[in-house]
Amino acid sequence: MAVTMHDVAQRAGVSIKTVSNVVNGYPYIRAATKERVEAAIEELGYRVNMSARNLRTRRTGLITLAVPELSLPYFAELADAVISAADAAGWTVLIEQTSASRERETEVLSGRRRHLTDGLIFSPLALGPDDLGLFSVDFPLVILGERVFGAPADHVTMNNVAAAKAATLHLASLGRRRIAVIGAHEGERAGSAALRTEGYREGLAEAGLSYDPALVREAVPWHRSTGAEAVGRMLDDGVDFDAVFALNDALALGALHALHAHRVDVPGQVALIGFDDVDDARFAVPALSSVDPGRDQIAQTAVDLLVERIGASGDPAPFRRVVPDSRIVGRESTGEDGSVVGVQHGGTEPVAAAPARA
Amino acid sequence: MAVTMHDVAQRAGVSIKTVSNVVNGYPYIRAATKERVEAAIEELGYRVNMSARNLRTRRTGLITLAVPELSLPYFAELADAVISAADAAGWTVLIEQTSASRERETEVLSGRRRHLTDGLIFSPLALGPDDLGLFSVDFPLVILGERVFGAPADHVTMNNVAAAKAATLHLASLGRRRIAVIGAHEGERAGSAALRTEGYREGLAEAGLSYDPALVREAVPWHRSTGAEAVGRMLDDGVDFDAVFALNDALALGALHALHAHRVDVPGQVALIGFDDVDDARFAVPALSSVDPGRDQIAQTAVDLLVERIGASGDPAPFRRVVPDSRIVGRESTGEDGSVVGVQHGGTEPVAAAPARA
DNA sequence: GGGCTGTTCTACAACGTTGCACAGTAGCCG
DNA sequence: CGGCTACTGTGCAACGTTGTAGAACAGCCC
Repeated sequence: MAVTMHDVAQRAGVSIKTVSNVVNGYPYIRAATKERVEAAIEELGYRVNMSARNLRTRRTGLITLAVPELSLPYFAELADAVISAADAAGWTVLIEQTSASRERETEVLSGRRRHLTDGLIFSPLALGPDDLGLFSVDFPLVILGERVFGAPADHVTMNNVAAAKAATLHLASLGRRRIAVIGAHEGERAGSAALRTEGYREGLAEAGLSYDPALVREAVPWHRSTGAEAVGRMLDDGVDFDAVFALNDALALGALHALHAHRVDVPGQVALIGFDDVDDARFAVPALSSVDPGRDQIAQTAVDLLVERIGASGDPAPFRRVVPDSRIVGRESTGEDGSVVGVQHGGTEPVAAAPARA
Repeated sequence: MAVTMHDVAQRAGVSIKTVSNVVNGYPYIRAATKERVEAAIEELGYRVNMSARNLRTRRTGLITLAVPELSLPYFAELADAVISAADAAGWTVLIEQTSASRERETEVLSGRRRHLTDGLIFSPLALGPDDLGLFSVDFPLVILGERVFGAPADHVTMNNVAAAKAATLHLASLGRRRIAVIGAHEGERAGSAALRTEGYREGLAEAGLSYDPALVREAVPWHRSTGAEAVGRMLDDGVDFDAVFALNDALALGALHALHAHRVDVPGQVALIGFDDVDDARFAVPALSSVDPGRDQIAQTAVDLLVERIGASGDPAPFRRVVPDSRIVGRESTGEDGSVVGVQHGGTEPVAAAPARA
């Protein structure tokens, strides 16, 4: 049915292998031959059969990006950036949605789709430090996020503590003294919530403010609805606060909604800053200050690392952890105009050996 | 290196074909044999080599979804829905971002990635009615959106005119008399802008309101920024209006931002409704009324149609156009509480034959 | 008991491509 | 002019799977 190399070879009067050589850019081919083959390809509308090539070369040219959900803007924008970066390097991305469920995240590492692609960029949300063993895999893997540290894989993460601290200090620099944080996850040892809450504490300390448990509010998961509820409850409880640090932008947008509903002026009565700097933040009412964690750099770095691993043949290079620079972007919700008011520098370091584990 | 069927066969003491039969659920296998094979698969950690299977079966189990950009919430949510629907049916989705460029959209229909997948769900934005010829392809194709009508392919689209008319009538029912529309695309014959603007005109007519060109504002492309600008200019121009119909939610959110910046109360002074009902709409400040075009149904239908085409072997079935029901969701921006205030019914009909074209 | 149907398993030959090895030819150096 | 290197092109044998065809055997009906 479909046109194969054989047909092209016949038409161009060369061997099938020569067609293959032309298609693959093998240099030792006479210009005239090359042109004849290319003409035949054009005339017949020949396309390489990827399945056959993949079988032969043991490569698919595909990589998987596993994220919780595309309908969460942060992950949609991350996916956009990863696809673009991969595209520029000649790779195609297959997206897997895990819904942040343990089962689906485990499946991503071992399931039936695993072998479809040459490597995996994985942003886990359900799996955590107790599941380190699952991450010892025999295929190229780049881990994103803050759920898992020390796994035997390259890791691109954020400057969470430093950035959260900077965000808190930013609120303090406006003269706010009762700074609330929403999105805390009580009792969690690892993950963005723990790290950012830690940064919040450090920020308070550095600003000379005391830590008040009444100002630390849970919100699970990090959605607009839970952010709205957290702030709503805080208002209903009669807690006194003049600033809110929302641990991500979805929470912040929900908080904004709740504050508005309660007729609280932002930033007049309450200053607000989020985290992630999603596109929405810029167009919220009022425009939302946020922490830009360096998303594009994260995507680019993840693709670079993964492609490097896929290409590596011999001795496994040591695993690296990369942390891009992050930035505090001040907008109306903290009384500013959209300028960068602070940069936290990242860097690259080797991954510490993971503790042995059964 | 990797475990193959051959290894499993050897270990289980059966032929390689029997392993294949077990893996593929062929029924005539003794229970004991099946168990032995499954045990061997388990012990060796065998996984089917997809490239080999794909080569042999001429199927990849992949479908492509081509959209402009994932960072646009509407498309992110659409992608989410398509991936979920495909997943449930055992298919894997590969996303292609076109950036709404002609070149990339053309490439989607014929480029090097085309043959990687068994079919394509395509939401064009740059290609239009003049490019109908490009859509005569020899692979399963489902078209989404309003750019192209009459192409020889299945088509899932929205109830644009009816829904836009209903949205306009909704604003009129609130007693608004100066209803502006933003996002018009002057001179465009096809596409969402033209259809929704048409619905707007129909709505005005039915409400007994006159059409005022000063109330029809361009915005290209449909982004928050252009929506904000359109409303900003209208305010600067001193145009009198008491309601805005934004042709999509991004425009509406931008409009909301601009109205807020100009201290115009929504819905007090100006009522606002968008189109698409993205997640953001619910959490905007104030919550945004919108038209829910039936996104989940669109995604599900698109996948169903495509899978059906892929599976079809013999005579090509006639192409269908499917229009899901759409709904007007009233929220704060039109003084309501989130209830559905209107339904426009869709349906299925055969695609009219495309005009012959060189 | 001959022929039929139903069950269980297997051998063989592809699917379309590329890696490897090698056959030529031509040019160049000493 | 012998031998070396640089080109240019080809044939063969995989890569790992599944479709087709059929062997072998049992049970059943007439």
